[in-house]
Amino acid sequence: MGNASPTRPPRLEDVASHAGVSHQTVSRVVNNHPNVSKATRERVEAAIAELGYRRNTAARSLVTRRSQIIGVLGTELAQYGPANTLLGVQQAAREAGYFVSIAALKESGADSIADAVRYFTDQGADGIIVIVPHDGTVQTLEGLNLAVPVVVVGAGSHGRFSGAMVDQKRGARLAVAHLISQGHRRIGHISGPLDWIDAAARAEGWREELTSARLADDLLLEGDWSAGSGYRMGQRLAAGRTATAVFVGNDQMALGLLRAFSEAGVRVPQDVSLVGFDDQPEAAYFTPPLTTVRQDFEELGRRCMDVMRTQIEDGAASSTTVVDPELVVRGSTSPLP
Amino acid sequence: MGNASPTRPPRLEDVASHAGVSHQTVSRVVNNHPNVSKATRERVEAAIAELGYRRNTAARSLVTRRSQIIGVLGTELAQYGPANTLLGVQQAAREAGYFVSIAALKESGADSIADAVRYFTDQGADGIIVIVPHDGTVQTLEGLNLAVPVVVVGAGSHGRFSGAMVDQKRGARLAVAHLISQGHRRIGHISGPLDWIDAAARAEGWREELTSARLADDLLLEGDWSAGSGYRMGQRLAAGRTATAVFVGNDQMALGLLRAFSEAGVRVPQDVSLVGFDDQPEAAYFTPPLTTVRQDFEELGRRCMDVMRTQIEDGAASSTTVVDPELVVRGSTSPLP
DNA sequence: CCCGCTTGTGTTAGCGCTAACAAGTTTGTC
DNA sequence: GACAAACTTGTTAGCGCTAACACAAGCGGG
Repeated sequence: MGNASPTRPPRLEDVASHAGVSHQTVSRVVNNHPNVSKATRERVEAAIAELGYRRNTAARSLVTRRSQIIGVLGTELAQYGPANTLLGVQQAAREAGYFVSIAALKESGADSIADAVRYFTDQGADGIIVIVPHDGTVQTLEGLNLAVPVVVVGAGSHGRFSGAMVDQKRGARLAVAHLISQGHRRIGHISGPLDWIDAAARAEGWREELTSARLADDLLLEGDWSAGSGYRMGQRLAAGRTATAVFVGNDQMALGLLRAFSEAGVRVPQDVSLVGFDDQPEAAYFTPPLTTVRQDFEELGRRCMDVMRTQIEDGAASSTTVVDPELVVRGSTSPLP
Repeated sequence: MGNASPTRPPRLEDVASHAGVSHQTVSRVVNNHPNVSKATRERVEAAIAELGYRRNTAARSLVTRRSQIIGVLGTELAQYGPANTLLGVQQAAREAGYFVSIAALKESGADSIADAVRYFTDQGADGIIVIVPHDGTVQTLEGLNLAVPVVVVGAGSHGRFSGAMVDQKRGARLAVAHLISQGHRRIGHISGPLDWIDAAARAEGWREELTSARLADDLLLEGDWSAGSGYRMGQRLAAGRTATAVFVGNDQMALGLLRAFSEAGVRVPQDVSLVGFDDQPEAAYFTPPLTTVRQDFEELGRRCMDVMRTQIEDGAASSTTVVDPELVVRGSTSPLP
């Protein structure tokens, strides 16, 4: 039964002679070409099953000039958002018969992006997905003169590049509108680094919603996404005691704020209401549970792959896909008395 | 200058004729073979630079039967530990000229592991790294009759498979010893699911340390790693009020415990001391900051790649590499009055 | 009954590279 | 200065696959 021989794996030719046909006919069966008679097809399929034939990817790539590999490069690939986006990409890729190769960047400089891109082109990647949600990313990529489709996560379509994004501005407005509806009039914002596309979009959404309600938009502090920076900003806010509500750029910074407020004796939500962004699984277990804006990163990743496939397989033009965020109300916000 | 022609990329032959040598000589230069004269080498290198030659991975793989691809398969690849291990693997791989292909598993069943393994062998992967820290994983892999080296993360060396692990038992004993040194005598443990290798090892370390100090080891609750399960266990502990200290299987469950204790009016560390495991970046910003056991996952990932390379490149036998954990003391533990 | 058309199958070439061998050119040794 | 041992370079074959073409067989219409 089980043939545990240490010989080479079977190739087309082996299957062919086993089934009494030419190797090309086997190739046709394997690739689902229409012009194969039913009888032949069945005979070949039986031979394939019996020998345990699997086609050789390298040989196939060599002649088709397609590797079925999608490269995903990104900074912070271990963070909640990027990691789950990657998972979504992987899932959609595998279902569609693609492989996913990864490159993690220590920093988002042009050189390190160029290195990673070259790494993928060396591998013969059919497409590249970029998760470097930084301002200069698109320009850097434009300078690279790439021959394969590119999808930039967190950006809209830019010329030859496709984009896939969660509607950050919309999410921010949902958060701020929620606070306004609870009677808050003085609403601060702790943003991420403003040279990040998402951070800037969220800050803009915050500002727009405040402006349209004729409220002041002067309470903006810039963090760096980390819990530590949230902690430091929280200390400053607690000392100032100006805002009754804060929209925080992500859940981790919100955690830092909670810690700083707790130390300073500022109660959440009684004294200050807080809204985060992302909805990481832990957010529901903060003290108090965090009201936040959910981003469906896996869906974002799957959409990336959809866009990528239409470009690779149908030669479609670049496009943008947008995923809607959702407000999740928990215990860190309450109506102003 | 910039040749923006839409032609095929240059191949060995093009470089060869440009440099006035045979394609084989170019191949020798590219592969750093010793027997090439300095003059020839320089001429060829100039031609390579001028034409922007890059060797074709598919052609090379076809003839060498090496893809330079390492497949990493895992469940929970977006979680802090696995994600950072993956990053470590990626970093070491890229430095060594390997590519990293990923497959995320929804569940850890034998079928889904077999699928992922086949996905990688179809791709021609030179080695497979498995991050499925589950009891049955090794047995499942043993049934697969693999032709390439395998490194199992979180397990010791098992027959043909190498292992790479953080010394979980040692970490657990560090945590418990710390609590004992602070005068605690009644020390509970919230474990992960006990059919996980790491969870079982941590529980065993907890038990060993207690036993060697002649303390009771009867307060063990089994969680599922999530903050939610920590929350539920915390509610039970708070109701019971039996332990003065708890060693929690990971930081996320510790977060859930903190939340449950906060709701029940149990103060940390005044009433109960808490130690976590992992040291995720957020742990320093919990309320209170969490004393925990740090695991260096990136280092673990790099070690995986080291082991993998000695097997692939030197044909070495399987081996195990162990990374030491480290206790990080913060505010969630205090001496018993 | 021969033409064109479709359908099924086989033959040949070549993707770009490295391994293995062949051959020419030094160099070293006595 | 002759001969072996090194070093340097070239030639040939083939990795396993698909594209392109060739060719036979079947089928209906004039």
